Amino acid sequence: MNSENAKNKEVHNFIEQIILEDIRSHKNEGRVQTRFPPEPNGYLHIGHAKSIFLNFGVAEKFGGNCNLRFDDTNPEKEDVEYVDSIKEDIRWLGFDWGNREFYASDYFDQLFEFAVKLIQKGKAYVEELSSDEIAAAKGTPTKPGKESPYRSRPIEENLKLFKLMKEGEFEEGKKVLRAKIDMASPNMHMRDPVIYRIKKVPHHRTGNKWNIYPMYDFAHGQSDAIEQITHSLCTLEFESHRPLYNWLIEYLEIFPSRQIEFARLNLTYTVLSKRNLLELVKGGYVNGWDDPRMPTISGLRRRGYTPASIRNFADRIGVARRDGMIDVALLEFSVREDLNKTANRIMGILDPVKVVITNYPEEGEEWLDAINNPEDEAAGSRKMPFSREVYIERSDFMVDPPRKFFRLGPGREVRLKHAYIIACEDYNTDAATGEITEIYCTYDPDTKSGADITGKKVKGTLSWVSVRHALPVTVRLYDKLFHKEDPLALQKDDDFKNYVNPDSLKTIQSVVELSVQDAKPGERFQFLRQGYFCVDPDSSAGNLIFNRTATLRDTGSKKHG
RNA sequence: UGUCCCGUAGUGUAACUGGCAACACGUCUGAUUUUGGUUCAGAAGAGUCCAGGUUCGAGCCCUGGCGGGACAACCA
Repeated sequence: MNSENAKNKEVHNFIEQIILEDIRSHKNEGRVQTRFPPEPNGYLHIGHAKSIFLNFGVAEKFGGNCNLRFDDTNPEKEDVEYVDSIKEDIRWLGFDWGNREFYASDYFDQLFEFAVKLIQKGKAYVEELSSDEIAAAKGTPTKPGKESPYRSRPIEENLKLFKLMKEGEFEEGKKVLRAKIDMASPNMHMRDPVIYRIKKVPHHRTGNKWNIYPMYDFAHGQSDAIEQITHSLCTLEFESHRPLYNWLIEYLEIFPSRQIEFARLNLTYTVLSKRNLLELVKGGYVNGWDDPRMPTISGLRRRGYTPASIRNFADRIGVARRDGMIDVALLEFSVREDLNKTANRIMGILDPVKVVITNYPEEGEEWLDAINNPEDEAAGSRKMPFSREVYIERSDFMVDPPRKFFRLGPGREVRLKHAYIIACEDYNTDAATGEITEIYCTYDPDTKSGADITGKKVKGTLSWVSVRHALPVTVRLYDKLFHKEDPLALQKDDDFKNYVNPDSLKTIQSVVELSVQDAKPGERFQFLRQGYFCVDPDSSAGNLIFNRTATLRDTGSKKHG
């Protein structure tokens, strides 16, 4: 095979290979049907995005469909608030599930009938042992369990009792329905798993209709069957459930969906489990589920990430069965890659210091052409006001700069982007703090951008904002939420929250050029030489708030000051 | 002490039914540049956990180790 063929050849992950093989062998008439099955008990995060892109992506790729199905079998923890946010997030990621929006709770009647069928087959029984007693009799992974004294109850009695459970005759915890499988199985999930429990809790969709609710193992696979899901993709921790999943297909005689597990996403400097994320929210470590430091979809959106950048990220990380940890740098690369092509450039000075151009007319003012995006000609250009006093970045000036510092210092020359070359003549410092208060420069009128007749070359180009026209804004500088690469790799008694980065958010007052004064929440920009920023919804008419999405890649400035 | 899964450059993923290990990120050079961004050119970096076996040939197959992970919620 030559290199061109190799290039054109599409690479399929192991799941796609299975599906391809199923299509080839005409399994399920070649039909591909997947589903994304969130439990509405929390917000979606980047790990779910991996699953969404996998499930919807694979359906799209092979001419199938992907259902959105809420796994809402535990009314204690679930709420419509989450249903709404989940739908919003999936839509934002770019997927449309049409009318294929389902709920496990829609199948409760059917699920109940499945349970009855299992009882009738002698494959389920009503248990009266307490939760603790059941656990105690279950054995351990290395020791077999003991059979319950209620295990051999007659079918009719099981049927009667189960119906009474449904009718609310018993208190919570008094009885459960268990599948009758094998208490000695090396697989704990096969040791007579509980499949229905009593919960006298109103459900966000079925209200007070039910006193009993099915467990995950008796709802998920059955919902898959009802929806004729061909490939049921889930994460590795469900692997040991698969024998039970298949056992129920056999005894319920339902559509044989195939469960396939893949490794969940782990990211460096990040936690990705609803439980941990909830702790961060509840403990006030962040300002809610959509805090831009959160790896939630809503957090990433607010941070300024684009759906395309997340999709590219998902494509790059691939899908496999081995556990790993992805470097967040890859996620950052993915946003920069996208924003570099799409975000308009503006001047934003994070930490301003004033430069006075002493030979520029006091009241002088001119509007200079500034290209919006060198990567996208269609983005056009704008006019920027220039005047005698401009702000530059404080870090762009050094009194005694090292050799490779390409910016401003006494006696040095730099170009102000889109404007003139200036030369530093003098500066003032605050007597008390030694901080630079003002820098004095002269400009060369013959070096105007686009009309430079001197041919002069300088090593540095600075961003700037005219003092008189500057727009004060608030900027939130975000950094990693944790300073530990794997916050969950802990000694006992340690807590991942001890590794929250105290500098993950710095709020500062900055200035930006006038042209963005009408920017709307969600709009993204590149502050030239600084990074990508996104207007936060907290912004008000008089005060724009920018969230830093990511810094620009920086290959040198740190080394040289 | 059980069962199952996994083990390829620093990280992640590839390598069609066995045919001399590839791509991306990261790292490092150099060029270009009115963003120390982008782009372009290039480099270093694994001999595929180990040991046997089958084979003309093994990252792919077999056996045995070693290492990592999962599993004992009336959670999903």
